[in-house]
Amino acid sequence: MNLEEQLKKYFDYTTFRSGQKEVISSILEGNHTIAMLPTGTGKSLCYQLSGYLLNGQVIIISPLLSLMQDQTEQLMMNGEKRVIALNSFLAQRERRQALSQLDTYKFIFLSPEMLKSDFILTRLKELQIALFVIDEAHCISQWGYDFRPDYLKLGDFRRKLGNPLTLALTATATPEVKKELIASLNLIKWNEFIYSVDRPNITLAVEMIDSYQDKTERLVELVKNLQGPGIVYFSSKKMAEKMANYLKRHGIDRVMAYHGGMDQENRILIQQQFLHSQLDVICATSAFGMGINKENIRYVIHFHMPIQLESYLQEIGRAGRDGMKSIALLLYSPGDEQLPYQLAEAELPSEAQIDFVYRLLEEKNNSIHDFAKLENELISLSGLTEIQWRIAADYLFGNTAETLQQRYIQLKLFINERLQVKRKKINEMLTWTQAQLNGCRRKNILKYFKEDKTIEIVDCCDQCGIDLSVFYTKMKNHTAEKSYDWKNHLAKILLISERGR
DNA sequence: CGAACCGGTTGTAAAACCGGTTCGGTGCGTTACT
Repeated sequence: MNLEEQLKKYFDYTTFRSGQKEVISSILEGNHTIAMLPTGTGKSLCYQLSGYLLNGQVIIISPLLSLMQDQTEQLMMNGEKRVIALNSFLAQRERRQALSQLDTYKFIFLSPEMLKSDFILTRLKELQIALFVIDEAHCISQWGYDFRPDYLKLGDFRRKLGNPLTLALTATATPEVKKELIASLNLIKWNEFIYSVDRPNITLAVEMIDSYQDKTERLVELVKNLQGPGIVYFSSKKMAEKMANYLKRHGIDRVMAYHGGMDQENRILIQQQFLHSQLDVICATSAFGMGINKENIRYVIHFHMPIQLESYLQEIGRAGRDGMKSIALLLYSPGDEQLPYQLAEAELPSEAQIDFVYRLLEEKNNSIHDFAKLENELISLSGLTEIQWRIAADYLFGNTAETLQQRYIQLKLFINERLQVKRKKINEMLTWTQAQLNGCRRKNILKYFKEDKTIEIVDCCDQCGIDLSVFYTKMKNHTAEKSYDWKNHLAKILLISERGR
């Protein structure tokens, strides 16, 4: 089969981007495939074109509702109507309708949580699944253990679906992520296509700053001088908002905060404004990023240190997708690592809380009649958050061990292990930040990802020596991109769907 | 660690000050359905 012809036929492109053809060929030959392609190389085309060339349905597991929405829209823009996102956005009637005619769709998007439902799983089982896709597959190891446990159950779900042909897609190519991915999906034999995590056009720099006050002033200075647009990352919602206001008071107008505590409407608005160049700076938490396809981000500043080098790499990787010169700047003050340490501990249930829950369960051991009532009681009395409770409940009720005591001990072991892993990751981030490894930052970060630095790079990092003014702009361009042309945009959509596939 | 908040103190009225405590980041689902 000539893949270029098919590409032309279905998407009207003439050439593949790096990696796409190899991945698609591997799938079409019937191999489970792991593809770790750099950001912005068109990962979704890998499953879209494969889907067209295979018989049956493509199931795509996606971590965010907004991401599903983007991808379904993208497919529809390309003239594909047989696409559905099975999620909580659907009204009851729509949902029932969709589920009763699942086989009429080609592309079905789902969250991992949806697969928990036996009903959904049964319906999916009735299909001829051509391809099972895990998009943003690094979520398995980044979120599976203590945030969204259903990510770790993807292997089970996959087995229940009869181990269909599988494609895992991500841009975070660490050996560890890969290992955990393979283990949790129960892959035995697979092809992998793995590209370097290095982004040569992004200069890496860390600035040591004595105090928080100095850091605040330095941030204003940087944002005033650096060529935008840019993202500033914070580890607290309050700080992100506070600094967005502070920047506004200091003459930077087109800046907004973005974090998970804001309502959906505002989040979409701000994201759209940033994408269409109506904002220069976003003061964000880690909520901002996944699915952001903006080519010309010129800098990413970290006001706080991320919790691990994987997150750091993902966040700075949002800069310079157009291949042009960009900079990642981390501002470090002594003691900054305390915040990530605190976050790591707060995420997991404490020993005291677990003991408390255990004792209460033991007392009631033989008198559990109303589980929902008991659950509410346990949550409110122990003071566990929703996430903490889910971790605990997963072990205390969903575990195969015989006795409650065994499950309680396993839970404690698990939490200790997770804490140690998290602390270790923070330490590695810290060591890199403080340059205790000495020498080139790029070399050191690549070493962490088990890669060698093979090429010499101009303006590589602060350790190699850089001139920050290269990234400054003398003439700030404050004119917005001409207001977005929705009319034209719509005409294009209509034209494409008319042309048909 | 730093920020925000709370309660008590001060010394007679209100606001400033102190010390102690708490908190901090990511998102799906939520019924019942063929």
